[in-house]
Amino acid sequence: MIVEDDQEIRNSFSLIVNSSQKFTVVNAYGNCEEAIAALHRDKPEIVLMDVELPGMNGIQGTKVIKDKSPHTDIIMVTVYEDSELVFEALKAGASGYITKSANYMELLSALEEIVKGGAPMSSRIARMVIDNFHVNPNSPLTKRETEILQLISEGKTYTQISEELFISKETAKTHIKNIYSKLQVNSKSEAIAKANLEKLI
Amino acid sequence: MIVEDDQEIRNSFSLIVNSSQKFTVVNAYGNCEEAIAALHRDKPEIVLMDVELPGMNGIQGTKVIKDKSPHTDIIMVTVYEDSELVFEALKAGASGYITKSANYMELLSALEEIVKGGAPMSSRIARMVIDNFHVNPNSPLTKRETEILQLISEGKTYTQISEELFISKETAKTHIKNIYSKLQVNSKSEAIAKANLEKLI
DNA sequence: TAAATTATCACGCATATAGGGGTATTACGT
DNA sequence: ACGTAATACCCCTATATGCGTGATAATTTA
Repeated sequence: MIVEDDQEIRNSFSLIVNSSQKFTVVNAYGNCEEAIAALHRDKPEIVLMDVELPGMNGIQGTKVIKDKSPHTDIIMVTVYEDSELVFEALKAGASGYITKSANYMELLSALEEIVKGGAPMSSRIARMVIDNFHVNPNSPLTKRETEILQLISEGKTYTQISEELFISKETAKTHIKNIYSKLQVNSKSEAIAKANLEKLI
Repeated sequence: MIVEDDQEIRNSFSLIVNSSQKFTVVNAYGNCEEAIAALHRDKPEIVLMDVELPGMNGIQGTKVIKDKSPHTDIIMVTVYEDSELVFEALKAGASGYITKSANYMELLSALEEIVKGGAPMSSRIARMVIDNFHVNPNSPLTKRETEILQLISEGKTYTQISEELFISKETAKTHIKNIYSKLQVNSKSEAIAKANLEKLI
């Protein structure tokens, strides 16, 4: 299924997909609302989803489609490679992310990749996604502080932390105070938020 | 640079890389310690790193190399596609992840992919990584509760949450109590931990 | 090698915030 | 009409946080 508001692009994608031996377009829509309404009829295995759409956008649409039809794989197709949008789309349930500049080959190989259980992405998206995992090697925290921050992020209390590390509760407290001071926060939850933001753990 | 303890594989990789027009092996080592010691001499642009190694393992080694030489890209090469190992390697700073079964073409195209700023991965790894972003569509929480959990994860206090949502502090508290009961936790940090684990936000 | 810094450890008191248990009203969608 | 979600309040206790003080071990730097 194709969801794309630009008629030219929509037709071009349809032609490319239908020209392949393996894939067939069941239907193409100009907005998510129509696509969602037709979901139970069309039963698409793969959806090529535009991000910018009139009405419901492609990210919200992805959520709804994944909710109604969890086994349908969704590939986002967009002009932008803005990192926030990418991550939002992935959180929403997209399994691939390619750009509109994708040519014949790239589009079809993305479909191939999906059916064989992969996750097609452009080079830049792949790097963006991988970079998102990298832990900051320039953390201001000491090893011990990082260790304690890790335990905080696991939901441990002062007492649990002190027991786990065989130190007194007061010592745990001192470490946590130092962590707060370095991260300029003043609660566990804030510390966790900052730790995730700056990839300290 | 190649770091791989099995001499046969090491030689085979060296041959493949050197056979290409674009790439040259500066050195190949059987363990991380030697590789790290030679880092400033060899100045590799790319390291092909085995995971299982005698002495320091490939993940620790990746951390050290990225720390000493941040611009060196590291591609993990392994027989296993165990999800925990993959994520640990990515956190440590790896920019690619391929399997030892990779043939001539796959190995060289991984190198190509790295130099053009991408992140080469096998299909399964790519899917694993993407799936890691997907938010659980079967959350037991209501929309409002999810919204509040989101604010908790941003480090907000009861008061801040109530102000942000234009509700009373007591209402925020009630929602949070309900969240705790549904997630079977009893603190903000634990709630955040569970939320991340079960991808509720 | 000596000096300095950093990491680790420890205690006490006052206050703020969070958590546990209960109860209740209103609004909305099926 | 009913269940669920969202709103709100009360009382009490537990935990965490802020601020101060100080000491020893380990590591780095001069």
